[in-house]
Amino acid sequence: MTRITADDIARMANVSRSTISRVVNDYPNVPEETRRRVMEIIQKTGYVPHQQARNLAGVQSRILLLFINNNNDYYADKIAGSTFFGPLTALLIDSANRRGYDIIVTQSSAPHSWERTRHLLFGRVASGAVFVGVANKDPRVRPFYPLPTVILDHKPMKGDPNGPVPSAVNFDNRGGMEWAVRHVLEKNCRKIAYITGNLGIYSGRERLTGFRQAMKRLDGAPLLEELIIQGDFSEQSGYIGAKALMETHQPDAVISGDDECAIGVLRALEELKVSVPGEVSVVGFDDIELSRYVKPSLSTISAPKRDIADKAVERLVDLVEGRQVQSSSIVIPTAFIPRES
Amino acid sequence: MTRITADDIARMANVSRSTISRVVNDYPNVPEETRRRVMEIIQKTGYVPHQQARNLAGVQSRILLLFINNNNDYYADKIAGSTFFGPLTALLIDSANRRGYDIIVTQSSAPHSWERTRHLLFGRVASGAVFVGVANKDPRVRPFYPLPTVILDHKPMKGDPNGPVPSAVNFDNRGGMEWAVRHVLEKNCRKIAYITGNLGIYSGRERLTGFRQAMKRLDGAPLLEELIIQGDFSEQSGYIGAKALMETHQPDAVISGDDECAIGVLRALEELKVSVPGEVSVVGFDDIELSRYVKPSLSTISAPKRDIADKAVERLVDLVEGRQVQSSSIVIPTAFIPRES
DNA sequence: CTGTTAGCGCGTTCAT
DNA sequence: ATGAACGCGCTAACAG
Repeated sequence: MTRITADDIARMANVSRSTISRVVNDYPNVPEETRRRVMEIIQKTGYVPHQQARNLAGVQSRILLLFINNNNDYYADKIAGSTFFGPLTALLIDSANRRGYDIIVTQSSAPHSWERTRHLLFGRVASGAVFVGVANKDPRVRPFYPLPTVILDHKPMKGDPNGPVPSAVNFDNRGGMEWAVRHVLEKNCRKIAYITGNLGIYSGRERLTGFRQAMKRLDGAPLLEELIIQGDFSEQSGYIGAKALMETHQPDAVISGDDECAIGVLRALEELKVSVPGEVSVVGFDDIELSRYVKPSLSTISAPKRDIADKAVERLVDLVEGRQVQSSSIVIPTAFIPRES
Repeated sequence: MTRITADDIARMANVSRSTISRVVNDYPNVPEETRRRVMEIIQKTGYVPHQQARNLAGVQSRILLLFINNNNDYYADKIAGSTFFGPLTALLIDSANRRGYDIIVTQSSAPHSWERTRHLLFGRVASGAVFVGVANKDPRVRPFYPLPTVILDHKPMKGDPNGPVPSAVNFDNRGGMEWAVRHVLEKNCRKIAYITGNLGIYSGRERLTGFRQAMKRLDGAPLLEELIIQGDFSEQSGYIGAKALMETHQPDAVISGDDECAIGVLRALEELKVSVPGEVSVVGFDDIELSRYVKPSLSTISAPKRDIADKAVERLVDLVEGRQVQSSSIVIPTAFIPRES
């Protein structure tokens, strides 16, 4: 099955290949009659221009790369199965598609993933990339900064975003935490505990910082460092953390680094027959699907995945298409979602 | 930033561009000394061959397409957020990566998704595709059959798999259902109910057929059509179905089209204070993560996603690389996973 | 309005 | 062993 090319179409339509190109690319200067005739032949033959060839000839590839840095202790299915990364991936793809771009997805757990990324990016198959879960100073990403690059969930870098500085897209983690603290204060909680997320991750650190700052700024209850327990965003860490907290300090509020953790907290409290929100208020972060269905339903901070995905892709496309952008940092607002807990 | 090309490297190394090509593609007839010198320059300059150009010159693209047909009533984040499709997607990507292929992911909910697919496939950016959630006689897929094509979860088509017939990869749904029926029979259940999955989907139909066949073949209890209720794979449908069943026929076993549905069944039974497995045995299908954690934990049929993903990609790669394959149908074994329910 | 021509960057004979 | 030259399929600048 030898491919049918623009030359074939040209021959069939008794015009030159240039005219075919003009029709295909919607050039104005081609008579209606000719255009119609050519289009008809294209339809009938099912001709599709060879993308690689047009790319070579200067057309942008309209392919983006999504690189997900899953730590090696994650199985591949955990990542898209994750209540957060899975939907996020889908939304990024969706946003890109809506803009006429396609997305190649790669995970760092795959063999040679970084080398493959080099080939994809420098080899011009993808014209830009969004990285999630990587540190912006990671020496493996830095080489890509001259290309259109967006980093999700990492500290913004100073510098001209139109130059070799990646754009950072983040939730307003600190602002979100302030909502959480404000909420438990309004419920008259005084012994407010915090179970952190993974502090190796930017949002994990930011949320902790946000918690501390809010406690100080709102000044409605003492900030007790012994009530801050380290977790890792997992349900398990929430469960364990809550058990430990209840045994030692009996807080009247537990704020968690994310919803999964908070759900672990709820499970622990249920086992301990501690009433929520009667004796202890619980607040999560992310507003994952499940948080609506647990009992009691989880009060949380919304981290709208669709927004972050859309902004990330929008920025990347701006960069790819050479539009000037203002700042290297994009912040997605968060909001408090009051529920039973 | 004008790209550095093979010509540049050639100039720097004082050889011709052909030699660069030979080095890059590991040709034997290049003196060690020259090879070393060239490699060094390549390293130093960070030169990466232009993929599009090499593709044009005849090299395969090593890019595959994953097309997910989510019905339009699904939101994009539901799909990857789905307990089944999300992980499946990740595993497909992973399998492809391990074989040195990259994957472009698209969803039918995106605008122009089918047209884009045409451009990707016929435009030679991807050299093969796996479709999930599409009917094999769908007129929109059929044009792609001459290309390397794999369909997940749909009835195999007759014909030469090396020709214009897609390869179908499926779980052994009927066999799995036989395990389920055997299990409840061994528990001496006599009034066995079945809540179907979405019958618009192949596996939904197959599992129902498997249930009926197993009931007849094992012949341990009557096959009561009134105990077969239509569901749609959702937790909701299991919940509603179970409530209805308990009100009317009080079965002593409920087998579901999938785990989510079964989890809905568990929720209904808990509300009705019906003991599981004391009064009613419950069996799911898929062995999703959650089934291990619900109370009581869910007995189910494993549908190993990693296996199906791996086989699908393996077959697709075989097709892309022109290897002869035997059958157009690949069946992934299932197994019974006994748990509390 | 339309055809001719020159690349795009690389793989691959074919000579040398 | 190595360079020159052609072609992959298409876009775009240039001439008519």
